[in-house]
Amino acid sequence: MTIKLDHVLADPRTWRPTECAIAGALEVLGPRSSLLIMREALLFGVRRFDLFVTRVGVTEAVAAARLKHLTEAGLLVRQPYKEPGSRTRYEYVPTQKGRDLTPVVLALMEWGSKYLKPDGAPLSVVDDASREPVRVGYLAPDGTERREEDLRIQPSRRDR
Amino acid sequence: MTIKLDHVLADPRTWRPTECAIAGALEVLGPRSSLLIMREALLFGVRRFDLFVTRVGVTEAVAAARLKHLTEAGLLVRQPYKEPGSRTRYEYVPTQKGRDLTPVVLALMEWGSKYLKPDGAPLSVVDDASREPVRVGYLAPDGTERREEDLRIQPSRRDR
DNA sequence: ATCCTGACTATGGATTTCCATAGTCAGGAA
DNA sequence: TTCCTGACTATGGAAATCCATAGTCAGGAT
Repeated sequence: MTIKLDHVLADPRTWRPTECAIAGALEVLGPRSSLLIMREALLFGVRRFDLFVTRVGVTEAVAAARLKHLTEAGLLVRQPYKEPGSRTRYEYVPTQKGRDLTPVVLALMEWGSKYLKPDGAPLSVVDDASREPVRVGYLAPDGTERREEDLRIQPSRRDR
Repeated sequence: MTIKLDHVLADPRTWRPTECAIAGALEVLGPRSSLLIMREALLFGVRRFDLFVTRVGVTEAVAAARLKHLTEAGLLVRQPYKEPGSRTRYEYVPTQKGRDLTPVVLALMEWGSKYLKPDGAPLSVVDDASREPVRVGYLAPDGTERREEDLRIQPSRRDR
């Protein structure tokens, strides 16, 4: 294994992951279509109901259920908007909580592109200025890169 | 939206994400327990069947199905091992393909810790040397950080 | 007043995921 | 030879997710 473990975590037989943040995240993002909805909202700027339906490739019932769930979970907000000559409609806009899922979505995209699209991924993420490819990685507070071998998982200090 | 879009992608009504790498990744990682199995294997060094069962909190049948699926998908390999005084058994070890999912898992953990654990996450990821917190972010080829506003999504060049 | 459209809601059924419980199977230990 | 243990497999059923199809509903357009 490459990531180091604090000594109290080192033997997995002696403890269990309670209140795991990953399990909690999957509670919200469990259904497959949830992340695909967020993909559309975060990466491609989709806001409207029927575009979610057609682009995610899911039925209206499923899209409605997911959008409602994601809205209740606070990842999207339902905002009224009005195009001239149309009545008021609603669009689904990512909140900060929703936007902060972008690294998850891009990390998934990077992994899928690398391992599931041997002919090359259809889309790539680049630096807007230099057009060089951008990847997901680990960063220290000062913005310098860390590799997986540099990482350690430890219990957070909950005392004081 | 913060990420920029290539002009041919700008209007989501004019195209559809075909062969999406994210959808492909979710095909492999669809069931909730898949990612929890990978969490154990990648972050906590779990290798053995019954530890996956107890730590993920899933039945043996589900664990067996997931381990088989993840093995067939090439994220884990089933390797024989032998402890003295025991017969040969098998353990599940992440492959490179599996290990490359670590950013996804850590990104999910970071998001879950931030938004679902207001009392503070039970575990944190730090730099092994400095013990400073490490976060998931975006990196240019030279290892310098990029923010979301610096990113652009564009079709990959498939010609030539 | 009627039509139309975007945004849903409702119903029924197939499939997947999951749990609980029980059984199997290969060897080392006694 | 029998027991035990770790690693599964089998069965039955509950629940979640999904699809296909059809219906509703609000209001601007005509």
